[in-house]
Amino acid sequence: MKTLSIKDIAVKAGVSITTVSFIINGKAKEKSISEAVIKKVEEIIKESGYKPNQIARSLRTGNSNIIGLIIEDISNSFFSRIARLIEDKAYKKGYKIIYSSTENNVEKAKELINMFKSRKVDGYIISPTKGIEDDIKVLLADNKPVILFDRNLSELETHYVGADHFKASYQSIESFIKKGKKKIALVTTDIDVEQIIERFEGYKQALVDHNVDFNDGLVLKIHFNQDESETIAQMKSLFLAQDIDAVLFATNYLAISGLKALKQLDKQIGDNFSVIAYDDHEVFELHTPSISAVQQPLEEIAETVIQLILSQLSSKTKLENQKVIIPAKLIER
Amino acid sequence: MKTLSIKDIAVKAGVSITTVSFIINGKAKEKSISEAVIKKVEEIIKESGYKPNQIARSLRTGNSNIIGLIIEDISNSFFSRIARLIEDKAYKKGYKIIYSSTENNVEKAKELINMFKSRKVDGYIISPTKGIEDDIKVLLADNKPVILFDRNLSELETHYVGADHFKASYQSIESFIKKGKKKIALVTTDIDVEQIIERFEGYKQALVDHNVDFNDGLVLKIHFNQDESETIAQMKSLFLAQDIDAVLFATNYLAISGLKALKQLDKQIGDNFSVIAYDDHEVFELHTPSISAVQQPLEEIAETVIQLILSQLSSKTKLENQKVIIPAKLIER
DNA sequence: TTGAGATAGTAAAACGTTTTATGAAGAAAC
DNA sequence: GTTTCTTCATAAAACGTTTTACTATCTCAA
Repeated sequence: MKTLSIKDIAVKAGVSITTVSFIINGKAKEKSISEAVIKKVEEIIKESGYKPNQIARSLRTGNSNIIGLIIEDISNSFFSRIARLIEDKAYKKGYKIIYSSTENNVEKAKELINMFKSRKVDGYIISPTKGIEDDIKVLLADNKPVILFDRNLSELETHYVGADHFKASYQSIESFIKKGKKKIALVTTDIDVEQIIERFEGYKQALVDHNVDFNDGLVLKIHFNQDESETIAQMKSLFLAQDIDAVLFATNYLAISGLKALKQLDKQIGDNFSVIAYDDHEVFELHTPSISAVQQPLEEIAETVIQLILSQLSSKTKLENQKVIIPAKLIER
Repeated sequence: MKTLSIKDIAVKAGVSITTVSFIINGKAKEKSISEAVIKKVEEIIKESGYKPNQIARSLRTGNSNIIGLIIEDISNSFFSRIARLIEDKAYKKGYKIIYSSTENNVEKAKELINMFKSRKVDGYIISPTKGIEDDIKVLLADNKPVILFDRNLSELETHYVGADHFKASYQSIESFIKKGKKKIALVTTDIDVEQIIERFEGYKQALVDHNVDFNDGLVLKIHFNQDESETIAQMKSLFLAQDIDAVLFATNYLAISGLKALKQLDKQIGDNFSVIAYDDHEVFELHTPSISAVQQPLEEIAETVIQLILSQLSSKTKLENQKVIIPAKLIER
């Protein structure tokens, strides 16, 4: 069963390919095609079930109605939820999303950008890894819209949307201090991206501002791609070695590993030991006791990202760069 | 900065476009291009950073090296984990994945298939919704590989990979009965797809085989797209009205809502009240007490799916349909 | 009666590849 | 010295669209 082409429609309708094309693209009026012809062609299209070949269309027009979404890991619930929201909203505007995970690996990220580029996506939404700056600059030089989210790369002149990581982290620590906590640990990762650094800075600043000494020994940096069992072991020794009374986990998966570690140690979370997780997760609400968490405004992030990329796509000129920082919310449980 | 085309390379190398194309596609030997020319062209390609335009390539060859993955909801951890695994494995074989969520909505699923079709994806991996049969038949008639997973549509003559839902459900109920449970509830959804039905059948059959009366009042069917608050309310009234001593949740998100309901009721999970969730989730391991769950073999499902689709893609003839049923594992916690 | 707009439509180029068919030059065979 | 292979390479068609530039006919005013 050969698939239909615009030519088949033209022949069937007894008009030229051009005419059919105008009608398909809603330019019939503008190009003064008669009502009668429009009606006839539309009918034939409908009953034959003809769908334009998007590949050919992309080749000719140079755009694809596809937005590339590059994230760290689709199986992380933060990203999968954002992806779902973005997909939804884009879909309503006639754009499709194609997404892929970088696993925080620069090489893979570069390959993905190349793949998207050679597939002529119209725009890019990226939660970038370090080291990808030059590749993104090439995209920008090529006049492609790029929206960064979750983590900024400040050297790049483009749009960014993310939560106020510094402040959320600051407030978390402040809430510990107000509860009288003195030895507050931070468990974070060793990946060198802006949002992680900001969470760290927020932690430090809050301590300084409240006259609590910053102690390097209370900060545990977990290696990004390591086995969970090793992560748990490292956390256990942190929790055992120091008489910590509070801990902030800088990502949700670290918090989950942390809860496992605490469970293994039989260490109770409660008045003597407080925990806050960065990025909320269903686990935290259901956990006994429930766990406080920094809830990122997923809906607003997704909405802003989409709105920025769509307006950039529909504008002929480069819009002024927006850096949108959205407050995150500390959910105390 | 104009992007390079094969023509630019040809000009720069002083050879024809054809020659460059042969070299790019590894047909240089076969077409007897001299070593000298090959070397020269390859060098120019490398230093200029030329990448073939995949759109043009797809238009000409009719395939895209893209596999379309259609799932119910990317923000559901079962699907996002499968997606990640599939993406990974496909990537290694030179295929890209583009995925989209149906939200279990037939209309959206149809649109997605159309979109993928007009983008000429090479093959389809689908966790189907009911009502999509005819659209899939069209794909099959068009000789496109289609692999169904998670839920089968038995009327379709194509490959399927999924867990043994009937047996897993049966064993779950059996384990309840062995513990002496008498009033065993099932909380499931009202969507009419095979894997949900099988879980229900497994539940019924296990009861019958062990001489426990099947009682319709112990089965709660939750409407698919309803608000969680309503779901929780319905569960609460089930748990209150009947002196249930065990419950099997047919999906992980239902189990999570169920745990919330139990928490609100202050009902303890333990010797007097057992719970099993279908589809494991981090929540269940961490929960106090931890929750038993049916763990689907994600890795094997992904591996089998990819292996089937790749062999179908590389085979000229239609391979015999495979229906691969992989055992699921009951993790007792 | 002319000519200036409208009106209704089309032919053909272009997008960047792959692939088929063809050919030129030299070597080998007769 | 013609024929026949090899070897090395290319021209041009094709994929299915969009878009530019063009033509032909009609209408209406002067």
